[in-house]
Amino acid sequence: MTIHASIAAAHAATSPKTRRAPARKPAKEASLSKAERRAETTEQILDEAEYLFSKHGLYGVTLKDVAKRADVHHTLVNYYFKDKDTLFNAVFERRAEVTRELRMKALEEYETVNAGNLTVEGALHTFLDTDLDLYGSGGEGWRNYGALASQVANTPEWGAKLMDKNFDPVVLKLVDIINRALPQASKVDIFWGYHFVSGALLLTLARTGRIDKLSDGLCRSDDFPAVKARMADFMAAGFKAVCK
Amino acid sequence: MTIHASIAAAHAATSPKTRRAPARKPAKEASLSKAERRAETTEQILDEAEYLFSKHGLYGVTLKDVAKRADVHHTLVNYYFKDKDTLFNAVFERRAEVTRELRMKALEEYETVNAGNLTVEGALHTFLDTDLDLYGSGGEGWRNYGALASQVANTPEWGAKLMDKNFDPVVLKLVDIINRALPQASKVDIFWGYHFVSGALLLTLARTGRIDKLSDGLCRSDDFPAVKARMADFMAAGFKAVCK
DNA sequence: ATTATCTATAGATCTATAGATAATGC
DNA sequence: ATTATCTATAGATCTATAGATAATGC
Repeated sequence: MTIHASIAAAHAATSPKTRRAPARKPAKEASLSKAERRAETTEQILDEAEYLFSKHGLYGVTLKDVAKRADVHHTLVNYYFKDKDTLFNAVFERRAEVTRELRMKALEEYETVNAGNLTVEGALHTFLDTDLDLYGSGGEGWRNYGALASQVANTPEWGAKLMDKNFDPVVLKLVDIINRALPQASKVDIFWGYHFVSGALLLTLARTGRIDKLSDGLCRSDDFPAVKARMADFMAAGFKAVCK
Repeated sequence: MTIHASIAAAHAATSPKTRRAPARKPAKEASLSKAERRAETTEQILDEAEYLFSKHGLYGVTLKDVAKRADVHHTLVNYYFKDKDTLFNAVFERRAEVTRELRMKALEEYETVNAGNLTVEGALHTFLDTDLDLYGSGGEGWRNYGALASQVANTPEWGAKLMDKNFDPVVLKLVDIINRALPQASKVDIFWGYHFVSGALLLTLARTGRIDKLSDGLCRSDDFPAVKARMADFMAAGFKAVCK
């Protein structure tokens, strides 16, 4: 008898003999079509996976954890998403697409409206404020996604690759605008400046609670408006100090 | 018959009947005392665990992976370190202690030597350059540790707690010096400034290779001197711009 | 005599799939 | 008829420990 069989046997022995017919999950909303319900379950799984991945990382989460939180049978996670990697990628790409395109549009608009009068402050405000508004006011899902993104961005190999794939164009657009705002600056200085901006933004998105404790409550990790009020100008001054 | 028994049986069947007496690992250096060899094995396990944790995080590494890389029997990891958490903490604390004390001493010396003439640049150079030298020139172990620290710092809950426990005093010392250099500034602004510095430093330590790809090779993730040449002044300008 | 190393194993997972059954769609 | 859900399970891990054996210490 295999281990599994003995566990099953033990379980059967302690279970009531007269089990009710397996209780399938009833339709949550009779009014929803099959396609609508599929979409809803998919989102539900994505939301809970996002939450768990943001707290414990890819390897710190099991598919069973996800199923349990999403309140679906554990085999359904494999049914809706082929495997764990597919699920993780789906979680990451869902919102990556949104922030990527929002920022790209914002930068293009800034570029058009302020052609001939580009500034580092302007470019950074456009890039950062768009994101900080999104993460700050987009609800719990966006906050979780931010924490996840910060972990991914600090993960070598596949993490960096995932960032490259999603965000290279929008970052290069930002760098290009800053470069035109500071034509005398060297590209190397500007790239390192972006690197500093990126690190500061990512730690903000992580919302680790560390700044709260350090400042004895003066600052709060989830106070995105406070970051928005300071970050672009702080970084712009940095660019100007180094790029000359 | 349990699964394990059948696996063992199958294995025995395919193994040569006349197994040599189990080949214990011979002394690497006959000259080493038992205590010295224990210390060496301990360091070996710590080094390889550090490498693996830095690449895949706490949950992405198994004790068997560590044992294999460290070239010790897999049960020895539990023998030398009670369990996985103990091992992880040992890895983290080993170098945390060094960087913590190095920076604290550097800041105290800066404070003493420049009493009455404290500057943001000076404080930041002291804090950052000490660390960047260490991670840049300390060898592979320190580079791995840096990547690990950046992951820990971006991990909510236990990650942030581990950072608090190890680095709060030295950070508060830095904040205090900056505060005295900018007496008119608000504490809130200074703490947010530190938050930006911290994020930028951590992403540097992560050495994800992202800046290399973005800049098409102009910048390199492991070019700590390039960061050292720019970071303190960049950030000091940020503090001054926001704190007034 | 003490410490380090290895054998063997318990017990608990985890991921993924095949196949059965129930619910919706047309 | 098609899709969603559940049952049952294979097969592969993983962590941790008890107990045996070999190597060093005194």
